[in-house]
Amino acid sequence: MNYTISDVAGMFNLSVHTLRYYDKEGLLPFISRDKSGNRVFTALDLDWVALICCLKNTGMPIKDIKQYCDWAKEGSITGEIRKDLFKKHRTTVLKQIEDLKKNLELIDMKISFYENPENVQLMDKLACKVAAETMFP
Amino acid sequence: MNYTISDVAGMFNLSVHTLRYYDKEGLLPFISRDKSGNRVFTALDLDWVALICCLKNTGMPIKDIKQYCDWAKEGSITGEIRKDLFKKHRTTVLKQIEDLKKNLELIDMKISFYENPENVQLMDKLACKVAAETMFP
DNA sequence: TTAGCATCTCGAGCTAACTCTAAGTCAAGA
DNA sequence: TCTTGACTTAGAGTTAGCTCGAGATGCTAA
Repeated sequence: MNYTISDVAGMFNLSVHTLRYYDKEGLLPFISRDKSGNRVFTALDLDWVALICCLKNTGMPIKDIKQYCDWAKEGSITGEIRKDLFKKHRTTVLKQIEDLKKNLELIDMKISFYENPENVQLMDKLACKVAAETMFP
Repeated sequence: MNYTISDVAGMFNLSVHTLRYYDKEGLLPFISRDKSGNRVFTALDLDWVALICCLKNTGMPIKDIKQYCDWAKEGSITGEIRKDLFKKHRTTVLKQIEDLKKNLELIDMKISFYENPENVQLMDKLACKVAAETMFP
């Protein structure tokens, strides 16, 4: 079963422009074409696109993803270096999760601040609005 | 105890340029100045900067943070709307964490793929390199 | 066969968030 | 007094990642 560029765009919530941009940047170094030059995506290609989206959505810059693609094209000789890349990237993703969890705590504190009517009362009593804003329990 | 712009930049790992940019964009609507016009940050201001960084680092656009700042300046009348903002933002942060966790699973699968020497062998045997890349256990 | 639609390439344009430069002010130390 | 260094503003420049438009091509249904 094959897919057109707009099928794939729909599946991954990307625009066809974006997919063509990724192709141009070398992130899809394998997509074949039909006889009229249109891109043809196979089921296997979808897994690749999923991986590219994974890397992009975890904050890897396009040029680093491109580097990975270039390594992938070279075959097993770059196996170790690619493993290292994923391991390093793994720690950055863990860090992102930790950072988000810390930020979530602050957001939760703000919500509980606003949920206490006394705090909201206090807001206008203080000369500096920001004082009320930053006075956490 | 007061702080200069470069003290604060150091504390939050921002550049002084960025802090001035945030000020210009209305994200620091309260910072006072000394008699020669230099910004003076109080301990309370640091809490505000921390909140701005929290919102920025959880993906809130500058213009939305600006909106929040404008509401904060208006006092208790915008209390409810700000609570809603934090509640909505909370769910987007939870979503981000979930998405990162899903992506982490894929990254872990890639690492275990590379850790199996048979898979790495397989890479060069397949005509299409990407096939080896996307064949997960 | 003709209309309509999806695809293509190439290249320009756009937005967000900085990032930097130039030219100037000010206060403290040698 | 002079120099050094941190601060100021206004505004231009940069980067990443799209996003769009023009003009061409090719299949498909009426």
